Parts: sequence; C-alpha cells; structure tokens
Amino acid sequence: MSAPSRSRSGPGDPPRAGRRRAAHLGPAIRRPQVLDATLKLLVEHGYAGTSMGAIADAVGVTKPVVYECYPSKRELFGALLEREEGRIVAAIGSALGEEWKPVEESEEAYTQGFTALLTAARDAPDSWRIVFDSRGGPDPAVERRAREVRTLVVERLAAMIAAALEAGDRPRHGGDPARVAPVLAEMVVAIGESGVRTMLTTEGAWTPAELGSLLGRVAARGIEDL
Amino acid sequence: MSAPSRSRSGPGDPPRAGRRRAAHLGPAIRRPQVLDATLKLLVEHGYAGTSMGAIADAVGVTKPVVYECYPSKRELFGALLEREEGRIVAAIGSALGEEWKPVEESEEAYTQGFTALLTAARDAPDSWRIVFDSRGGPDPAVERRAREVRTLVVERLAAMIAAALEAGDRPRHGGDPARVAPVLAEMVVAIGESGVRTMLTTEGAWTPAELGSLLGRVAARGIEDL
DNA sequence: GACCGATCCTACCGACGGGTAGCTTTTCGT
DNA sequence: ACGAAAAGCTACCCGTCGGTAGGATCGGTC
Repeated sequence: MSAPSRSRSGPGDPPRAGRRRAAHLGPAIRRPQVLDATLKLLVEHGYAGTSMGAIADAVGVTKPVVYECYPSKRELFGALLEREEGRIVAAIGSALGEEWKPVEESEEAYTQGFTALLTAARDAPDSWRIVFDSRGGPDPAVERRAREVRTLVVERLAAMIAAALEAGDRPRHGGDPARVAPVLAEMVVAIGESGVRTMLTTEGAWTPAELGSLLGRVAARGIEDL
Repeated sequence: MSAPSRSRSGPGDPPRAGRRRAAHLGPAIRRPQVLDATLKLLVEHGYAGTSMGAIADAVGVTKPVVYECYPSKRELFGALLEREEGRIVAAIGSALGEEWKPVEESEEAYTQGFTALLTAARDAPDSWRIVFDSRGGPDPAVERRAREVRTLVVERLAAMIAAALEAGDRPRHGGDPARVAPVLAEMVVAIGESGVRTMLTTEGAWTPAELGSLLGRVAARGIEDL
C-alpha cells in the first residue's frame, strides 16, 4: 500500500511486462484518465511518492504518453487540483445553500447541509481528501491553492454562523460573535470531516441522510444558545 | 516551504557551503537531535519528501553521521513514530482521565479534557500532526502503526461515550448507543483537532483553557439528550 | 607532545525519478 | 489499398536519493 514503485525489475526505465500496446485514444481522451489515476495515487502515496511512471502504469500506458497530456508533473497536479477544487466548490455551494435559515430551523439546515456534503463525499471521497488532507504538496503554489479552498469554505461558514449568532436575541455566553464564529466554523467543518471518515470506515453502515441527521442535530444543539 | 532539497549546487553530494565541522558529540547525544529535525521536516514535506541529506543538513552534520545514529531511513522514522506515539498516549491519558464523570458534569469533563489536549498540542503540535495527519507513510508497517494510535484513541473515547449514553436514563433519539458512540467519538476527536488548528492559525488569540471551555460546551451540549 | 579511539567529513556507488529524442504502430482519409 | 498524420513505445540523459568506504580531525590520556 505504500511502495509506489511499479513492478520494475529490468535495468532501464521500461518494465513492459507483457502488456499490450494501448489503444490510440489521444491526449483529449487520456487527460481525464490521467487525472483519475493521479488522484488515486496521490491519496495513497502523497505527492512525492507518486511518480510519473507509476501514473503511466496505472493508466496502462508509458511515460511519454502522460507527458503528451501534461507537460510536467507540476502542471499535471495543478490541473488535478483545479478539477477537484471545482467539484468541491460546487458541492459546498449546494450543501451550504445561499441563505442562512432562521435559527429555529437551524438544526434542519445543518442536517440538510451535512447530508448534501456526505452524499457528495460518498460519491467522490478522494476529491475531499485531497483538499482537506493536503500535506506534502506539489510545490508552494499548488499547495497554497489547496489550503485556500479550505480556508474559503471555513470563512464562508464563519460568516453565516456569525450572522446567525447576531440574529439570535438570546443571552450570549460565548463572547463576541466575531471571535467565536470562526472557531465554530472550523468545528462544523471538522464535524463534517468526521462524518466523511465514519462513512468511509464503516462502509455502508450509515446512509448520508441518516448520518447527516445525527451530525446536524449535534452541531445545531452545540451551537444554539451559545 | 516545499522544496526539500538542500541548498546544493555542486556536482557531487556535498554542498559544504562554508559550514564548520560539527562538534564531536556522539550518537547518543545526536539521536534526539536527529529525531527533532526529522519530525520538523516530516511535517513539512512528508516522508518521501524528506531526504536523509536534508535531515543531516538540518542537524548541521553530514549523512554518515545520521547513519551512525540510525541504520536506515525506515528505522529512523520508526523510532520517531515510537517517540511521538509515547508522547501522544501520555497526553491522551491525562486528557481523558481514567473514569467517566457523571453526566451532570459532562460539560466540565469535556472542557477539562479539551483543555489538557490543547495544552499538550500547543506544546508539541508536530507530535499530533504526525499521527492524526499521517499520509504517505514510510512503509506499510510504520504507517499502520500511526493509524492504530488514532484508532485506539477513538475507540477508547467511544467506549466512554457509550457508557455515558447508557448511564443516562433519558429518552434516546439517536438509536442504539453502540452504533452511535463511535460516530460521536470520531466527532469529538475531530472537534479537538479543529481546536488545535484554531490555536495554530490564530497564534495566541486563544488560551487552551478558554478554547477548551468553548469546545467542551459545544461538545457536551451536542451530545447530551441525544 | 605524541598516541589513540571516537567522531565527523569527503567522495563515491547503484537505483530511481523527471523529462526527452526518435522510431514503430495504428488509424483514417482518399 | 496506400500513404501520412496521430498516437504509443523504446531507450536514454541527468539529477537526486539512500547508503557506504575510507581518509581527516577532535579530544582526551599518558
């Protein structure tokens, strides 16, 4: 699970165990295949542990074909991040919704949000891992982008929570909303991540709706009357 | 922040920019220095991105000296993990305490636990990162060990939460405690991690006690009456 | 002040990874 | 059926990395 090297043994680069010549599909078709393979390997072995040769093998092709799709390793991973970032942002958008619901319905709002998030996470878990769990990044620029996405999510959530805190006219115990909201936002995101982990490790024991409901209840109760 | 290469430029291995010969300290003294340097680099660049040469440079020494301390890269990282694992387990022990407090005081129990955790995390943040955020591990064996520590923590917490859920004689909405407790445990751990992140990113804006109190309140309220 | 073991350093090896040049095979239009 | 463009493949370059041999230096001892 951790040895990224392909099954090599010969002296030169090409192991070419009796693999058949790959079909002539062309860069346009190959590019998404390359990204898919890269995503999988990246999650398993990290950036430095993922070699272009291993990616080529995973696609069932040789290195120059990969380089025909992306001119360098950096650009490949940059493109990958961009694609996953798009997926994440779209999912987050639908999970958070555009408007903050009234406080009375906040539990329902959280439940819906978590459910949407968990559904998206179940359908494309690696996309989430790459952003929320990004370490050992490609190079400073790409890694920074990954962190920025997370920061963006947390900030948007923080703004929504701050608005909700201020809207409520009950006594405040937690101090200044502007100070507390970011912490709570970070926490809500963490709760979402914990849900993703739960779904992945228990594999089918929970449905997104079921788990989302549980998480939503906990999050809403924890935050209300703060 | 992401280029693990040392400042090399010459053709061979040794850059030897005008560094002075290191003092004769010996393996026994050097070993902890090597572990410290390795931990720092590991957190920054991941396993594959951390070279023995870079470690040597960080210690202010050359590669053979590092190999005098640990016979291989694998063993070095194994020893590192063992040390950090010990620190973590000790901190967790004091954070969780030995007994589960009555439900009435659960908020206080959580607060104390989080505060202890955050204090430990503040004092040795990298120890935590390496375990909770372990990806691209050294080799299957070592990486597995890292995950086991996390699993252990979550399991112990789950047992305590399950006990607390069953002890409470109030109506249950969340379903079977044995099913719900692991999810909540995962969540509490996630909340703790979010607290660590908050402390790291806001750098001094929160004290462990203050933040621990906030997190404890949220966690306790979220879980009680479930 | 000369010896000696412990310690460190220079210089190197084989393997692997990113990246490329140029040949071979497939595919497709005519 | 044939030729050329498109796509893949082999074989290689160069730099870095894990790891090692053997010479240089330090620090204490007699």
